[in-house]
Formats: sequence, C-alpha cells, structure tokens
Amino acid sequence: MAASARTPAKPRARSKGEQTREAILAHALGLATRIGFEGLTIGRLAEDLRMSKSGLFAHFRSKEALQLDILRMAGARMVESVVKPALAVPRGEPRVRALFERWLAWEQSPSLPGGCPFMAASFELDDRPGPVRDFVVQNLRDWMDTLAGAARIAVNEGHFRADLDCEQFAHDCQGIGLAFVHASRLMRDPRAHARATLAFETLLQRCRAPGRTASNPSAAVPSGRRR
Amino acid sequence: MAASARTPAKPRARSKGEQTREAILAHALGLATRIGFEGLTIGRLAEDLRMSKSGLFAHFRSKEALQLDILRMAGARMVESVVKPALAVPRGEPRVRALFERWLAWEQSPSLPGGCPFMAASFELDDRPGPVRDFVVQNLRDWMDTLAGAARIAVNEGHFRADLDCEQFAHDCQGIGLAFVHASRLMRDPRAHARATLAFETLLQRCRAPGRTASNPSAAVPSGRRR
DNA sequence: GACATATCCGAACGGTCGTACTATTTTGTC
DNA sequence: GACAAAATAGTACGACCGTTCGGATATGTC
Repeated sequence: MAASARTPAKPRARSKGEQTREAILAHALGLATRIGFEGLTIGRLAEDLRMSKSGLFAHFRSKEALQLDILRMAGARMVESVVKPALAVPRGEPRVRALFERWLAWEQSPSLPGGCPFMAASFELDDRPGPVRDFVVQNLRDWMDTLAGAARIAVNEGHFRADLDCEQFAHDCQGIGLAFVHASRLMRDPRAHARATLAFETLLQRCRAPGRTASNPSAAVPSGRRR
Repeated sequence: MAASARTPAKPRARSKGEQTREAILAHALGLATRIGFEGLTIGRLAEDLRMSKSGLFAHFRSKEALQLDILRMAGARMVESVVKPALAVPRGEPRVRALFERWLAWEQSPSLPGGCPFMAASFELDDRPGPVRDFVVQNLRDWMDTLAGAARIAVNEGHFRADLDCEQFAHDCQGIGLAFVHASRLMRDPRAHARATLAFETLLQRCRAPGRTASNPSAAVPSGRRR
C-alpha cells in the first residue's frame, strides 16, 4: 500500500506508530461528531479500536492535544473535499455554487456520521475558552473568508452585483448551512436538503448582477475581469 | 408573597421545597447554557448553591429528570418573554417582526449567559436519542410553527405575498437566528446583530405583497381579512 | 542476530460522576 | 409544644475519567 515494503528510508516513510495514530484519529473524528468533543472519551475510543487506554493515550500527550489533532484532520479533510475541488470549477458563480454544494455534501458525508465537526463544535465550545475553541474559530473564519472570497471573484467576473456585501453573503450562507443541519439532523425533516437548496438559490438570485439570471448566464459583462 | 401567610391550605400553597427547587432550576438553566447539558453536573450545581449533592438530587430523581425540568422551565420562559408579548402586537408583519426581535433579545438575555438553551441543545443532542432530545425537538417544532403561523396570518392580512411558503419562511428565520448565535457567541463579531437584522429585513422584503414596502405599509389590501 | 528504540500494555493513582441508603434537621399542622 | 411529613445532609457505592509509570513487545537498523 505504502511507497515500498523494503524501503523504510532514513527519516522513516510511514512508521507503524503513525499508521495507528491516523487510524485512531479517523475513528475519533467519527465518534466526536456523534457524541461531541467533550463527551469523547479515551477509554471508549480505546475500546472501539481494541487498544489499551494507555497505549492509545501515548500517541497524544493529553486529551486536549487529541482534540486538536482531530480538528486538524477534519480541517484538512474539509479543504480536500470541499475547497480544493471547488477551485477547479470556473471562477464566479459556478465556483460559489460548487463551494456550497460540496459543503452540504461534506456535512452529510458517511465518514462524518454526526455531521460537520466544526458546526457541532461551534455551539459546544462557544463558551469554553482555550486552544480548541481558538482552533475552531480560526478554521471557521478561514471558511467564511473562502466563501466571501469566492463571492468577491463572482463580483469581479460580473456575475454578482457590484455593490454586494460579500461578508454578509458568507454570513447568510452560514445561516443556510446551519439551518440545514438543524432541519436534517435534529428535526429529521426529509425536506431539509430541498429547503437549503431553495434558500441558497433565492440568495443567489438576490446577488446576481442586474439582468443576469441562472438561465441566461452571459447577460452581464465582467466589469473588472483583469484584476 | 404567596397567597397568605396563615393559609398553608390542604394541598399546600408554596412549600419550602418548591422554592428551592425553583432556585435550583433557575441557576441550573444559566449553568447549562454555558457548559452544556451533558457537561452540567449535580456536584457542581450543589456547590454553586451551597447545598449537599444528595439534598439537591432528592428534588429530582435522576439527572435526566433534572435536564427535562430545566428545559421545561426554559420553554415556559421563552413563551413568556417571546411568544406572549408578540401576541399583543397587531397581527401580520408587525407581529412577525416582534417575534423575531424578541427572539434575538431572548437569546441575549442576561439570565441566559450561554444563550438560548434550545439552540445549544439542538446541536448537542441531535445524535443522542431519548426523552431529552424529544422534548427539545417538540419545543423547536412548536416554535417553528409559531413563526410559520404568524407568517400565515401576515399572508391573510395582505402583508405578505399570497404564494409565500410559510414553512420555508420559518426555516429561513431559524437560519438567520442560528447564524446570529454563530457570529455573536463563537466569532464574537460585533456586527452580528446588524447582520441578523439586515438578513431579516431582506427576507421580509422578499415576502411582502407586491407593491407593499416597509415605509408604505398600507399599499396592499387584505385579501382574506376575516378568518 | 544483536541492539536501540518506538510502540503498546497493565496496573494504579486521585478525582468526579450519578445514585442509593440512612440520619438529621426543618417545616407545617394540630 | 407534640408530632408527622418534608427537606436536607452525610456517607458510601461502583463506574469511569485523564494521566502516570514501569515493564513487555514489536519494529527498524546495523
């Protein structure tokens, strides 16, 4: 599976410890989304993975470090499966749309049985200061900046109104996403996805440059295409 | 304070136990909003109130019962300070607006240092089945129904478009509220309230009957005023 | 194969959790 | 003030928490 079976290399390619460490984090991520970051327990985690509590603990030197590593992995995965693919989509509205759609898909990803960990952490840690909270805040700030940045590009491409408040746009997107989680996970509303999509389309419509519609995407001319 | 000082009556007017019980719940509510419902601990609660753990515990027969009682009190308070006052406001858009504004105020109420307990519980309990979760769901369903009902009335009064999807309206409101909590509590964004207000006004504008504006509230004629 | 080191386990620590039992005190009624 | 009932305290329980430490075991290098 790894690079080579006979090349352990000097700085070590993929030590045993690192493998199990990642296996732990992968499972811990799924667990944390379901039972929360505070509710996540080293004993339970070790039991699930059929390891000793102390053996597992040795990989992280504290529970807080474990929580941070889980979030780091989650952040990296989110970038990988939401942000990066969206960057391959044409600039402007298509990319904004790709971001949003992939975000919803990420939230429902099978590897996240409890949903996006940052959403859950938003409400779980909002009153508990510390590095874990700080990390969540930073990550969400980055995400909102990504959304706002994509909207900014859409403005420059002439897809969105020139006077659009891009940060408000990101804020509104966040609201749609949160309402989606609320409706689908808590209320178990089968129309949750349709609701979120409708809300997003309505938002997009409000943001488009005058005269421009979804079915007539070339009506408006980019105002400042070259930078 | 109570009915009479010399009339304990047969079924007893306001026993000592009931007083402390309410004091416990009031404090527990504030605590639960900050540290979460799972994080809330009987020992901590007793310590805060300078009671013995067992003395406090005797008032509720389990932690789950305590959690339910806390939520019951929160629900009653929310009705008292959000729903009931809004019902005193004229039907239609003004009442819808009153509901939303009082909702935001309730979320920031000083007696709720950690914000609306139902918001927090939404994400904390979404994956933990049981009566506590059920209670939260029921309460939020009632709230959404209240919002949708107020919108329905606004449609009948001719304030809102006749083809408005009132449930989608309630859903969108929920999103604005969630984004508000996200921005204010987690991100500590000072513009959070302005963002929420702007989002709500934009939503209202989209819902209004054609030709009707905020500054010209009498442009449209009620279509089905009676009933 | 020898050896150093990385990895993992077992047991144990002090703490806190929710809960159960038994006193003791306080309250309300006569 | 006597007396029953209600309210509170005290103590203890088993379970699990995060963490420590020393020793067993596996891994990678020579």
